[in-house]
Amino acid sequence: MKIDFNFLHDKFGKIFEVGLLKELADFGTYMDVEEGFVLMRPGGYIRSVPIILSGSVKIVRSDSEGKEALLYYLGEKDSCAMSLTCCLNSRQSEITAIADSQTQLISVPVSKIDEWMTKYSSWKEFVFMTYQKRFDDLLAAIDQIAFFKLDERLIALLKKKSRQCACTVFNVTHEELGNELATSREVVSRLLKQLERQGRVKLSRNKIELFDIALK
Amino acid sequence: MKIDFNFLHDKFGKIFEVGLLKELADFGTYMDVEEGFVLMRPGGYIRSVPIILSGSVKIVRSDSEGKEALLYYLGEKDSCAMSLTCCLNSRQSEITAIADSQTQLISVPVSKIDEWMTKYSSWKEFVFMTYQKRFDDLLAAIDQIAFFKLDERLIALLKKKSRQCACTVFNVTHEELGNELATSREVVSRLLKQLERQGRVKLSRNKIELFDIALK
DNA sequence: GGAGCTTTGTAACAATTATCACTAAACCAG
DNA sequence: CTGGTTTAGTGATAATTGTTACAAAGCTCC
Repeated sequence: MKIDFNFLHDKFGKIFEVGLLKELADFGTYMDVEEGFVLMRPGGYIRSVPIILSGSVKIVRSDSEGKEALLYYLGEKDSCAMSLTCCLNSRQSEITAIADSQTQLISVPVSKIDEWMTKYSSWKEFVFMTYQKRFDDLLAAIDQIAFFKLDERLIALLKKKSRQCACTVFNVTHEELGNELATSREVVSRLLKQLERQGRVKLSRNKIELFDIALK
Repeated sequence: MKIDFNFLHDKFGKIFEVGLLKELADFGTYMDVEEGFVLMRPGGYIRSVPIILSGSVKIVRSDSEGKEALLYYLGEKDSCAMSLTCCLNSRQSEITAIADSQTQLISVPVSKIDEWMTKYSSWKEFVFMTYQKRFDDLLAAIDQIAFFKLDERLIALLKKKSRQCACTVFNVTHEELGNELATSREVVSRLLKQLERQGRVKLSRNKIELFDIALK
């Protein structure tokens, strides 16, 4: 589907030059996907780089036995470094990307990534900024896993989720939280119950409400 | 100190074009540092990007209380993505880089990084390959921390070290291993003793010899 | 060769996390 | 409304990792 230039201009006018915006409109593919839609899975070949317009995408690392660990979220105007490296080297994906809510995005074909890099300095900067941001995200993920105990990691994850949806109530199962923390559902249930007893959250089926755990 | 062009040509002739090699010789600074030399520490400003000629450099993440976690090693012809992002954004370092053995390297000033990227396609490719490699390294580090138990992580670390020095005997203290695994010395001692009882390693003060734990 | 430092060994115990086995709610579909 | 399915709660127990507290062995340097 063709993307409206004015729409792009509103969104990216400040970071991309006009020529690039035109090419984005011409060569990018607009996509609108449901929550839960799998944009990328390990082993899949990647032929395009996504740029998120709205919504959010969850990037997850999985091991061979199905255990998972949340790496980071992509939000508005973000792009994925993994797809960049994969595209530029025609390698397979090593991560899973899932729409975390209704998400709109532009899909940019591989061939343009490199071409635009020499053509538009704003694109080159965007690519490098993407690398840097994801690098920081990965370091933050490592910090969490390596230096914090599960209760703290759970709280950090709840905060991250509330920031992501910009609200204090959101839908999530204990199972999902367990996956993202690379632990079991039971452990998450127990820790959440503890938080509820401390009056820091309110639990319902498929839903968690945060109290003192601030949005930040 | 001025770098000999022929030396560079021998080492990088296959990946860098001649013009770039000349500039490298002209603008790069040669350094030869002892094992243990700290090339970079958190909070430090980074004004140059290193390219390793020989030896190896350990990249470590530290938390606020001095706990550490090994991220990856840099070896011959490697460069550091962290310094790239930092340089290109004049940000502070968020990691520690320590020479893991006697190490020779070229230090490339910030200003050239960007300049060469548009000027030499081989440099651009080098920069992107660096990002990709470090990205992979970080993912591998996350896998280790998130999905494996300490005994397996210890074995993996020993393997990595033996690969790094290309030998089966190397000098290291339990304390250092503990740091790199973000755990305590005692735990490492215990696990190592277990491996020794299984006949998989031989322990001495400051030294570990690997048996069935193959070099790979 | 002895004092002092660094490194290692280890027992005992504590804390954290994982797993198993059920029960009970909440929700959904016919 | 009912039976099936998904989600959550929880006790019991095991496994793993962390901590404390010493003792001893190896090295360095007078």
